[in-house]
Amino acid sequence: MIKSVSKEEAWKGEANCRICTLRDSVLFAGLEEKDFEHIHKPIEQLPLKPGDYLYHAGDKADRMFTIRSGLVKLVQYLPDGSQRIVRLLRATDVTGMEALVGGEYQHDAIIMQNTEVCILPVDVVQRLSQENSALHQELMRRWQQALAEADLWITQLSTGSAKQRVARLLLKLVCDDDNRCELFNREDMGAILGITTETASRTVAEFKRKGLLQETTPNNYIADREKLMAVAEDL
Amino acid sequence: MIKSVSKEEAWKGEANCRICTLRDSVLFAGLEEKDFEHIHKPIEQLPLKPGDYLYHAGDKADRMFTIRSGLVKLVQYLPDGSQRIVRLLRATDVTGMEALVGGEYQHDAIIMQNTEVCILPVDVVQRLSQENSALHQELMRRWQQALAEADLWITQLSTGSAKQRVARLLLKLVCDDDNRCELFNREDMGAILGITTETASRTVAEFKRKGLLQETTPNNYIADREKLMAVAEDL
DNA sequence: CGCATTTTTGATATAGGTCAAGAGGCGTGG
DNA sequence: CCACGCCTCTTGACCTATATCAAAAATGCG
Repeated sequence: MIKSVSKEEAWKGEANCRICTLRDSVLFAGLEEKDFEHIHKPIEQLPLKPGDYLYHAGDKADRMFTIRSGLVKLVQYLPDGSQRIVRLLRATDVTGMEALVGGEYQHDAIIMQNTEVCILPVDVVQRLSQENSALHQELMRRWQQALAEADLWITQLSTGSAKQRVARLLLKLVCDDDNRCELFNREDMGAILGITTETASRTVAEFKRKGLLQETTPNNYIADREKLMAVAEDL
Repeated sequence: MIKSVSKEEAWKGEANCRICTLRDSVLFAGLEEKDFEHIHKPIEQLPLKPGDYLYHAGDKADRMFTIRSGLVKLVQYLPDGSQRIVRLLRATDVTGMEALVGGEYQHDAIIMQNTEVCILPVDVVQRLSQENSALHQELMRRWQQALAEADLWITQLSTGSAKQRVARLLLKLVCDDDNRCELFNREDMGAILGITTETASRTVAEFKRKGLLQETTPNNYIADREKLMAVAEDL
């Protein structure tokens, strides 16, 4: 099994949170100058590539992570070995909050696209959250958000026909404002939607034929949002 | 549409948290004597019956609830009007934590069996959680727990064949330690598992025929845990 | 260029959706 | 207390969507 990030590997860079380019949207957005004095250990920054593990299910949870860029999947496994992706993480998302309540990571966190993360030692976050109520509030907000995400995952991506699910996935998670989508591989699509790889493939192919998706370069599409919405709700 | 609990209706009783019978397992477990001075408003207690709404999706979230006894479902709706149950709440569970981050309730919370709740004004909880770090910690723990629940809902109850799902539902949510189960109605089973009422009915009937379930009184069963586990994992 | 992996496509089987009708409970009102 | 109507549950018949198994095509990599 591929190992997850070790302390040593992690030491690729030392971030300066004060001048973080994501400062406004990041967990630490609400910190004030005095708070930074409490960050004794430097915050580590780390680049990862597809297939890398950010952490493994069952590992002792002692670090939290902010995704600076890229795409990460949270995966859980069934007794029969099949997998289900239960959440996706992108820029500014925080993961590993299990660490705050002590215990173990609940998922395998696996990199899907080149990704950069900041590593937040849990004791630092814990300490800061007691002293800075804006951070405290922000943590709650993130928790609530993760929960809302999970609920959406159930109602949107685990309910209805394969066509509906694929359409909803495209609308919700994949396509940018210009309707350009870079699709992930069919196996992951299946694991997100609870359908087989083949069905995922067939459905995308059908969408292509019917003009809901127009392939530009391999695996890059332009979506017809209108039509997708029709499929997502209707038949 | 049935209205949710109003302030007036709520005034059925005034709880004394100090001597609460659930004291050890409840959100306020970690409170100390001095903390109670901050609970100026009395905590209201309220009995509810099947079909009542605890709150509606979209309502301004300003109260949290502790379930003292009974069973409550959290429901979300799809554009086509079909519903999906995304969580179940039982004794000692807390719901309505959306209130802590301001905003609206995310679900309809509907009573399934006779239920008693305590109503916690959010400002009280907020205030206390700033001053008592045990409560603060407990809130985090509950949030994490809700999230873990949601993930399980996806992997266990929204993945695999109808038989598998029903078996997992019985094992996970319904049957007590003595293998006695009181099943909820077929429509709710369907809404939990993402299958139709008919399929739920057929599957339960099949389990009865094959001896995985033995009906004692109407809708009360004794389960064969071994066999159910076999079905849950295997075919 | 050739091997490995992923995607696509095809043929087939089947689980589960859909529609419809009958059966059992339960409360209400005569 | 019985009868009627209203639910929910059950069962049946049918049909479609999707899983499954298998093989070919495409893609990427060393």
